[in-house]
Amino acid sequence: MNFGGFLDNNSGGGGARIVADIPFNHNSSSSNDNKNNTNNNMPTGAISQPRLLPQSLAKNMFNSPGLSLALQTGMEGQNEVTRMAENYEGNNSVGRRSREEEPDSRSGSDNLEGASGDEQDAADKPPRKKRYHRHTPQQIQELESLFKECPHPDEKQRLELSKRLSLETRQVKFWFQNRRTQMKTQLERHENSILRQENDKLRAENMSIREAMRNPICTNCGGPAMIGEISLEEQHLRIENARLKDELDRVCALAGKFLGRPISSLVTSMPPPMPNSSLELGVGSNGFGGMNNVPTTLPLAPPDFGVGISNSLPVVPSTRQSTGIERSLERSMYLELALAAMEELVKIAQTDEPLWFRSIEGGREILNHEEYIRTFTPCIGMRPNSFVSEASRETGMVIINSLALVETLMDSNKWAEMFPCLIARTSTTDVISSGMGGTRNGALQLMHAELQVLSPLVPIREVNFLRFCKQHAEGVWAVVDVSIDTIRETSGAPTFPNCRRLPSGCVVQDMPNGYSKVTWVEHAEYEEGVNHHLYRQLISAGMGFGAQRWVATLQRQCECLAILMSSTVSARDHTAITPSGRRSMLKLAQRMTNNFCAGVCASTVHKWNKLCAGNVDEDVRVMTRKSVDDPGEPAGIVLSAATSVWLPVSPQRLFDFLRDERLRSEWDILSNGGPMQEMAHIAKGQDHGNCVSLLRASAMNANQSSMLILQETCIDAAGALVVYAPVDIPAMHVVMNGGDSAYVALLPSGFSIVPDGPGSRGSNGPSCNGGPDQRISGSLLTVAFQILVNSLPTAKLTVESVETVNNLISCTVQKIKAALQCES
DNA sequence: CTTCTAATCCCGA
DNA sequence: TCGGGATTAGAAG
Repeated sequence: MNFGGFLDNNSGGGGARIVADIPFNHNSSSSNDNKNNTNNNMPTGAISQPRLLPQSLAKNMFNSPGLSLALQTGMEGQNEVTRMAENYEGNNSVGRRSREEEPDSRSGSDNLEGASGDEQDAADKPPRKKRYHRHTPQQIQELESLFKECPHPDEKQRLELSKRLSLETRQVKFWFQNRRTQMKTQLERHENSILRQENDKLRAENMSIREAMRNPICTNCGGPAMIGEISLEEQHLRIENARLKDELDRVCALAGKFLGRPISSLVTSMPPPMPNSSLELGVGSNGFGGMNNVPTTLPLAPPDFGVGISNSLPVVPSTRQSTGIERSLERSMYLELALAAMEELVKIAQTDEPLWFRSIEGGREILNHEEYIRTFTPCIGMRPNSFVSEASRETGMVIINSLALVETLMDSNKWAEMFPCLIARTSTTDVISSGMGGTRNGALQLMHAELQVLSPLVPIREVNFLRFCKQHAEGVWAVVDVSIDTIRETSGAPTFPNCRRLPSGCVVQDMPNGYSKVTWVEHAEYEEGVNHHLYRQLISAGMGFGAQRWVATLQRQCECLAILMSSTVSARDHTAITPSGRRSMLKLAQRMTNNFCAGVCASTVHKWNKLCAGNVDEDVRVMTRKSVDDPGEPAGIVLSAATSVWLPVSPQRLFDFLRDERLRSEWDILSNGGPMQEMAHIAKGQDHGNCVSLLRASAMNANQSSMLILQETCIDAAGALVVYAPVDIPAMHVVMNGGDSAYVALLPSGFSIVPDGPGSRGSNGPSCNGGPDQRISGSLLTVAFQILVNSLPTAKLTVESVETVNNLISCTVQKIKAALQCES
């Protein structure tokens, strides 16, 4: 045999293979063909037993021009060699000669002869390493032109082209294949360079910002006049920096993917945000001068930055990388949304005319929607068609400092504790940023909440929102909420929210006397149809979920905290309960009230089953649940019944009536027909109505021991609450001595009262109560009972017990109406 | 040295 | 079986 396979260790695949390397024979094909010696282009005479040669020897052999000449085969060979001659012009004379000879010396026999001759020459000819060749410029031109029109030619086109160019179809195919991959790598490289540029730009920007952050410190020692501005400026820089860091990380991840190696982002090596003590501590107490000129141009990220990148990518659905990118993309979207929402909140909280105007009655403020739409770009998209808007604003002095309020708002547990009647349930689902420099400034988190109006006629509002906290100046903070249902589809749950919160929240400013001025804005869009018509006016006026209610609750709760903090026990509080006993009782009352709210609004804290029994009034909602393993309430089947009615009585009068222990017998069956007695009283506010008390019902007869009732009452501008529960006497003793209240089992019942003006319903006419406040002449009263119907959790609910509770509730309502002489 | 390119190997649809 | 990604090694810069 005149040529042979050799061990080719360079080929991929690990093990040595036998490869017949046939110089200049581009018909030569896969090693398989050669191995099998079935190559049709081989002159049959040339085939003999393959033998293995040492690679070096084989190379020498094949590198000899003689060999290549000799092996030139096939009809395409002619053109090939011509091209080769062109390409290699100027090479060593030997090579040239051989090529020049080729065109004329080709035939089967020539090859055969040449081959043998070459083998002989191999030893003495200088090595030539031309195994590969290039296509001629003409060929490439033709290929390119077809590629331009059609980078993916079908078999027919390739065949046609191969004939025209005297190339093998296989070569054409390879060419196109390679061309396509080449295009792809070029594209990637191009994108890579763009990303690199972007990266550099961000890096430079970051550097300059860090520089800018450092400088104010030096200039600060100079003049205190600029303090407000500097502080504000610094906040912006910090936020901007957070944004830059996020984007840089993202770009690094992308760039790293294309370069095939991780790129360390400059930011990762950056020291944590410096406390910048000289700046912060050097600020005087009256530092909120900058408040009036809060720039309306908060630094927002270029809106199309992230999107632009993701669109230009050839979409690599790789797993880990892309989720990382998605996550950081998501985070920067959140940040952008938060910043936009913050800007809107601050503006909407501080602008009066023409954004807000007073209602004709002179009371609450009404948002001017035309002006609103003109002023703000909708940051969570347009309002769904079926939704209506609700906007309210309220300002009030609250006995709390800004830091404490911010801390309360940013901690979901404290938040829920502060607004127990408003928040059925809440949790922080994700903390995107916990704040900068050890403060809540810049903190950004995802939250979930169920908001409630205490009535079975108003469904809970479930909202997912971003909460973003920002310090605007010394002693001036703002916390903004904004719904994220529009940009977050990750949850996968196809629950369409019945409510979305537009930028809402509060701006709080410390006052010198320990109070702070809180401006609250609540702005939401919701499906009006889900609310009972009885409540629609109230809710659309912002008295349901609106700012008035938040501020009123905040004021009342903070007042309560202030009273409990102060060591002086109220003079009114003559009952001698130890401080720890007071704490325990208040804690128990708190739990009672929370449970009451959960029962009224069917919050998901408990798993309530709605009941549609036959003999239940239309507007009475009855639910049951099983109570097991909760030491805080009796085990068994708990039945909850609730209804709401409108009464032509002011909330104050209704409240005073319901909380008066001496008038208890007029509506409460627990009173056994007689007055109750107040055994203990813990004041929770200036208003005597805000308190926790312990009542004793008179015994029905001598054999029966008297019953104790724990009661919590509260009232503020937005409504009132009377919640009570019968409690075990020995257990109550433990609590009053400071014992753990967690094991006191109770099931709360009670009333929620909200003001509702006469304008909301014509037929009921004017109030029968000529109170001083003409505007509020009616009330919406919610009555709710939770009753243990069977102490066996496995027991079935009987129709009787449902009817009993239904009767109880309607009787109570009737008695109250009768007592207040407003029978309708 | 790096980049380009024809070709090969190998894998997955 | 085919297309395409990874790889290879000679050619070219």
